[in-house]
Amino acid sequence: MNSSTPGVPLRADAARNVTQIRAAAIAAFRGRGLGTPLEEIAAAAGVSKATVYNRFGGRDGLIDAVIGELVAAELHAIMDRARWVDDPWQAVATYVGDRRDLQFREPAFTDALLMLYPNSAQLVALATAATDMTERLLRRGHDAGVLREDFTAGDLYYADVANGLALRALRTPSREDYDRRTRFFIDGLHPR
Amino acid sequence: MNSSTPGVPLRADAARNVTQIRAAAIAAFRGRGLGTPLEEIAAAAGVSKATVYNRFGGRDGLIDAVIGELVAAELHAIMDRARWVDDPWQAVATYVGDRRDLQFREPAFTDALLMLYPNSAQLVALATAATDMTERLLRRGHDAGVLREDFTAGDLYYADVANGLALRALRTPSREDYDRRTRFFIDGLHPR
DNA sequence: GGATAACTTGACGCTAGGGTCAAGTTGACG
DNA sequence: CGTCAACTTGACCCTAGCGTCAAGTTATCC
Repeated sequence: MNSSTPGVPLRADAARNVTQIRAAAIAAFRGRGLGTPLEEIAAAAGVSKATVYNRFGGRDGLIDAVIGELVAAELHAIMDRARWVDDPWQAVATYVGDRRDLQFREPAFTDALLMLYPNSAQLVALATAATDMTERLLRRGHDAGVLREDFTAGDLYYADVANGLALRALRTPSREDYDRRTRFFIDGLHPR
Repeated sequence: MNSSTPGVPLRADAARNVTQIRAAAIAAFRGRGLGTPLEEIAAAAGVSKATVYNRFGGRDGLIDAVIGELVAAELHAIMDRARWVDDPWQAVATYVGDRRDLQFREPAFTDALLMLYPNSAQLVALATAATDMTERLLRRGHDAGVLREDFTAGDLYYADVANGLALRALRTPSREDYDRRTRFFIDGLHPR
């Protein structure tokens, strides 16, 4: 369990395993979410389950090791994009739409939203950053009077969780259907 | 497994058990959804798990035996109410709002929506009836031009599943928050 | 090329829940 | 009040997944 202790370098075989496990975990998490059985990931990496525990200390450590590559980068890109949109309404619409898009492409994002594995430090940091961003954007929209006044950050969170879970529970909708539903939601955010 | 064979009446003790198991199942399904462990229901009814299998033949049979009392009656009431609303927009709004209300009160409704246990004949019948009703109401709304033209029965289904799953995954929201979110959704259904 | 610390792993124990059955108990009927 | 079919049940097996460890293997360094 010291893939993250640069002071003592790993032995060559162990380093190779770390690489393979990370790759397998990323692929598996992409396809099945952060709850994928560790045994399956181990098998895909060509090692035994125990090695995953040795190298990463369990699911939380493994998530910590790959969450950046999986969603942190994308989510930060989404936040940056929203930050640079001048029009307050467009900023909200872009942000909400981009989050939906990420949900469609990355089931793991929904697990991250749900904080199913809150022992991952990276995940906690991500959640905090995203919540901040959401609150800032909504305040801008409210102040400018372009956003329904009774719409809160909690409402967006709830809607995203709902959408993510449905996406997983149901057979994946066509992109067209999905985008139309996203549009319904965004349209509902205009002031009444 | 013959609680439903009126030709051969049950022995007194068996009949008593059927009653107790039904009651326990209804309470458990109300609280935890249709997936509640049968062992738990058996314990609450004061019988062993095997007796539940003897009397009802497993989860599907048990659901069939109580789904009416759990949600069929309520859902039919909702459909009737919508049928008698003259204004096409109000009919849709009432129907959608009432379904959301039922979801809030009855987690089992979401399981029924998801058809998690499609071997229950009653559940299949319910689903068919509800889908019909939805389609009829939406057509009325579209024809009257009071409902967003691109809103479909599938969209309503997706939204309800999403809402039900979020309701279960997250800590239950206040009634106020919940109703506000329902309002967002309904407001989004007006024509653009 | 040997010593040894680092590393890997098969086999194991644990939990939760589904489902079944032989053996025992009991209600109902003559 | 005895007989027997109806009924109940504890004990069992099965699956899926998590997490651990003693014993064996191997990379590395001298």
